[in-house]
Amino acid sequence: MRNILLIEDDISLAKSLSGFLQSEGFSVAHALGMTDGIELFEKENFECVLLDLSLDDGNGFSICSRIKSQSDTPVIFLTASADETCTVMGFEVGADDYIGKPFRPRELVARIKNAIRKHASQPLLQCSNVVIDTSRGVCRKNNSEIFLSALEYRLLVLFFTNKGILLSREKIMDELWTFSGEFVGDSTLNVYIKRLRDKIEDDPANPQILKTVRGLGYKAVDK
Amino acid sequence: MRNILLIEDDISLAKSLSGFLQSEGFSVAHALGMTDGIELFEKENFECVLLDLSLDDGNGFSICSRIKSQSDTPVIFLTASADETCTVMGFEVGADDYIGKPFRPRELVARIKNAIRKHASQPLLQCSNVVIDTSRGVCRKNNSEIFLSALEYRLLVLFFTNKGILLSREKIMDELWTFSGEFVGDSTLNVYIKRLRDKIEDDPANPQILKTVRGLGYKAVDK
DNA sequence: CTTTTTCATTACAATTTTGTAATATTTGAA
DNA sequence: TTCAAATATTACAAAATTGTAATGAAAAAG
Repeated sequence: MRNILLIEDDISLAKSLSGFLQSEGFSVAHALGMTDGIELFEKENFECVLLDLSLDDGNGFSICSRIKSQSDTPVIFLTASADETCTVMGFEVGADDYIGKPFRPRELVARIKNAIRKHASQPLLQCSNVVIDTSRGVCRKNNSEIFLSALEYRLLVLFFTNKGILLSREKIMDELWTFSGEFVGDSTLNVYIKRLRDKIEDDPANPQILKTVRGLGYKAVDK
Repeated sequence: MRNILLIEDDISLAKSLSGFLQSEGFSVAHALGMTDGIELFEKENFECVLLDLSLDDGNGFSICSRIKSQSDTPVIFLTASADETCTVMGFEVGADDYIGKPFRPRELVARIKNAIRKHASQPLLQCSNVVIDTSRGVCRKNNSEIFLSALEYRLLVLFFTNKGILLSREKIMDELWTFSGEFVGDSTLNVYIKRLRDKIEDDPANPQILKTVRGLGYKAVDK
């Protein structure tokens, strides 16, 4: 939790920043440049990315676009060149905040927390070619709408907000079927999984999105 | 649209700011102090609030808390005292951004747009004692869940994301019943309104949330 | 290989949702 | 006040959702 990616080529600055953030309860991964940074980002899961504008092997703007094109993880620019044009540019490529040096540590933490808090939940949940627009409550596959019942919708939202994460049967049942003290049988879930697969999978017999993890539960996976 | 509330006691600064923001396509309402500001806020609907920290009749922090306790409208502090403690404090009372003077106009606009964009995708929609948690797809009244069917849910989400804004019957029908070339009769909407009221209103016969605007449409109102 | 366990699939009845039509009620205008 | 238009309410059938149970298939254990 509270995992942060810091992309910064000034080693001594990076060290002191990491140290400080760790003392504030974050865990920090550090990348020296663009290539490193993107690789790390795509491998691990971060709650926030701190990004230096000028790097040896690329600039922060392109990293930010790249990150934003594949996820909604908050990105904060941390940079010496706090000139206005760069700032505006930063927001244009999707940044969540832009902080000029010198950094004031408590403010930095406040802004990181703010970004993480705001991010807490995205309106668009995506998995492969299936998208849930939670701001309208609709689900689309290849851009054409598919109608989900109330409970199917909730179940899919649950899976998509936990993309890549294994959900035990118990956890799923708890989340979905505990709204009025009602308890439903265990087989109900099997049937709902089947119904969802029939609606969202290209080949429901060979599910590529809703995967079974035998003995443990289910998870939604991308690609 | 793009309606902004500026709470600032320095008249000349307020004038020049308003002018600039208007030239950028925003419409700006100006309040001189806390009392004014809150009154305006509670009467009209704003997409963003710009807030001076020091006002004649109160301080920005308390206004911000007050606003945040009743809505999720983005609040940006605009202030001379950009000292770190104030900044941290600002974020603690729920601010979305904190900008110290001197303002750089294009950056200001970028930050306003950023705040509005982020806000557009909030997971919690609220109207009076009814809350929709779009990150789970559930609706609660006084903290206990009420079960909405798929279409009821969508309709309520539509109303809540347009809180205070009048929605014509036509617009509503377009938004909800145009997912497969199907067209449904006009009276359908009347019935759905009735069903929603029965579920969410304290006294369905005297709706306080879903208001009828005779001849024009419906709107959801707070308070 | 056989058994056991787990999950997938199917079929089914009870319930709910959905859209319509018919009937009231309210509202504003004449 | 009376009338017409708009909205509210009710009742109803068709369709979909929901949960269950029974049956099949696949995977792991023995």
